[in-house]
Amino acid sequence: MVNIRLSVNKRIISTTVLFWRENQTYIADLCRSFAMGPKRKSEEGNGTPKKAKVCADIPDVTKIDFSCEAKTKDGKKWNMKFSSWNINGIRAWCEKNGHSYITAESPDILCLQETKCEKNKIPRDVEIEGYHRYWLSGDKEGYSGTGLYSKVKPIEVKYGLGIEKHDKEGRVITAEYEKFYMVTAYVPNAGRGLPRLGYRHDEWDPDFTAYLKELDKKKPVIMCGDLNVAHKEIDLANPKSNKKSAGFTPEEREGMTNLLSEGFVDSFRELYPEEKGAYSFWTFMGNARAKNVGWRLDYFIISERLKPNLCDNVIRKDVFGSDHCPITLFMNL
Amino acid sequence: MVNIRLSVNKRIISTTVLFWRENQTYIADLCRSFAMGPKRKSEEGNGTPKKAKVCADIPDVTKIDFSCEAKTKDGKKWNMKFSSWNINGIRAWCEKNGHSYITAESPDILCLQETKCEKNKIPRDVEIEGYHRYWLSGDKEGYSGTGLYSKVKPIEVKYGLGIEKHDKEGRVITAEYEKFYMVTAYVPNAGRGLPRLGYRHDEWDPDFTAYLKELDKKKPVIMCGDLNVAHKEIDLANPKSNKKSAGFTPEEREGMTNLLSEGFVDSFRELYPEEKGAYSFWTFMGNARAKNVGWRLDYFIISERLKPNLCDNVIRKDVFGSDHCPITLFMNL
DNA sequence: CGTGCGAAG
DNA sequence: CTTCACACG
Repeated sequence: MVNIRLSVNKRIISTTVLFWRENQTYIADLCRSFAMGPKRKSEEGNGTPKKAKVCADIPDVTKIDFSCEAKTKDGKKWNMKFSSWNINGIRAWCEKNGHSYITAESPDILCLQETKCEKNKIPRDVEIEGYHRYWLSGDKEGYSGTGLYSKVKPIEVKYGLGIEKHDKEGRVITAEYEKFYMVTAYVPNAGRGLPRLGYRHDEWDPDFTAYLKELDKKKPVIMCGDLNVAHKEIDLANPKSNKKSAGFTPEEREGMTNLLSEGFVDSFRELYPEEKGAYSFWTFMGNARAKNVGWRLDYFIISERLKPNLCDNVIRKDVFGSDHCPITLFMNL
Repeated sequence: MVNIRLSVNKRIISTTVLFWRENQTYIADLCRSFAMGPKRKSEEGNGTPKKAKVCADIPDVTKIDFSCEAKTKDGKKWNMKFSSWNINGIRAWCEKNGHSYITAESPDILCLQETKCEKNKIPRDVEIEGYHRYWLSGDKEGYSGTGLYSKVKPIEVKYGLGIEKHDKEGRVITAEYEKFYMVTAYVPNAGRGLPRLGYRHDEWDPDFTAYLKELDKKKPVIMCGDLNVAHKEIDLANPKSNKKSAGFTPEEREGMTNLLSEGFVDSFRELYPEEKGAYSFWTFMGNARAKNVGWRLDYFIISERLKPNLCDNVIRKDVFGSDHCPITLFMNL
């Protein structure tokens, strides 16, 4: 059995599971439909090379079981679902049908990082019915950028930290709800050769932590996103060889420890303190994802006083479309 | 019937013609072979998305009839075959198996333009047995560049015009043979908004023409390449709307007229003075090639005294792999 | 529309 | 290895 996604001239025309032997006719149809071009007659143009992309072994997101029976420690069932995903370019993600995940998972709030796209260039296909959408991009074209989908309209949405030096890269969106603040962040990567480690450790980390502390004074905080750090050795496949790599330097790990010491909880590690091999990012290089040579860089960080409301935190490692996979938090609020 | 070329992870695994109905089993095999990944076990990595590119409606170059019975005016059969092709990036061209054209056509000399590649980055796959290869690239990475394949080793190969201001972009290769000079050129494009029209008309065109005249004093010249001009209205699909477009300005057309007035012949137009719709370039935009909305930008220009040796000049419009197609000249020499 | 590049991850 | 931007065509 193998999964195939077929797109012609960048338009996905089929996603399906093929069982060999039984499906030769089906495969022929699939190929014919692609070879003849997209359905719209106007686009035909006989004789032109039509380029199709086929991806094999991509699980169909609509067939994944996203149900969850998790409860709080005192037995209350979850009533709010949050998801977070670094999508590595919303335009590429959209072409790969990444947004079909939204309907399949159907979270109350979905946070996206690395949209790499200005608001007015965001493809229309990502407008999913039933969600309000909020987008933030920075000064640099095609770099960074975050987004937030919400079933319920937030009381207020704020962009950035309110600190100029941090707010040029479209990294933080804060949405205020009745009972909590939702914050999504795409934390600055220290970079190859660690050129931005100083900025990250000395400027960003303290200011971002202070920002969350400030919010936490008013309402409990649910913060999520790509924090660009694997906190402990258990959070990446190769801790030994990565002590000087962006995402696992002592400085970055310390920043995360500091954050947690200020009254916040890493919800995944809280629930699964011993779980190994739980990663949310795999480099595209060297087939890392297939070998699960990954990093846990994506988190739901919650205010300590939300611990009694915590039901579950799941890593959706079977969802493709980016070098990160989505993560989902279940809460009773 | 449809032509399919299938490559997995950038490695072409199959090029074939599919006849619907008869070939369902074959298609199934094709898909299985791709879905299971390339043959080499070491590359496998189960569970990873494998990306395949499929191109439909690409004629198989090995099935094209390149034979030619043409003779000179006084009835002598051709004994030398020359081809020229602007390949729009030798690396992309190679991935598309563009070089299979060389074996299929088997010209004595093949000239390439727009290789867009430094000598040491040229893929090994283009090393075709039986040919000497000569490469020229300019200062700017991934820009311009020319190449020459020759079955017979030339007496001498020279690069550029010997004029510094013209020789930084890898545009001209001259190969001296016993009976003639072979010159291939990628003439500077005037550019969108015609920023380089002045350079092209006032500097390049006169110097290049003078260069050819100089060679012509010693031996007859066969010059070919992308001259980046459609000479007359008959040489492009939309002359009316392109009078101010690069490639059809009065200045560029005049440059070509000047060249021909200095004792050179446009071999194609010499043979087919009335033939319309004979183009060698089609923009990728708007399905231009399928509609034959093209330009004749590629030429074999020969010394007037070679006219008695001219057998034929054919435009290989069924050969894909670039936004230009190859052209082939048959001579009795 | 498609090439190659370079920055970034 | 993949994204996007940009230059160039």
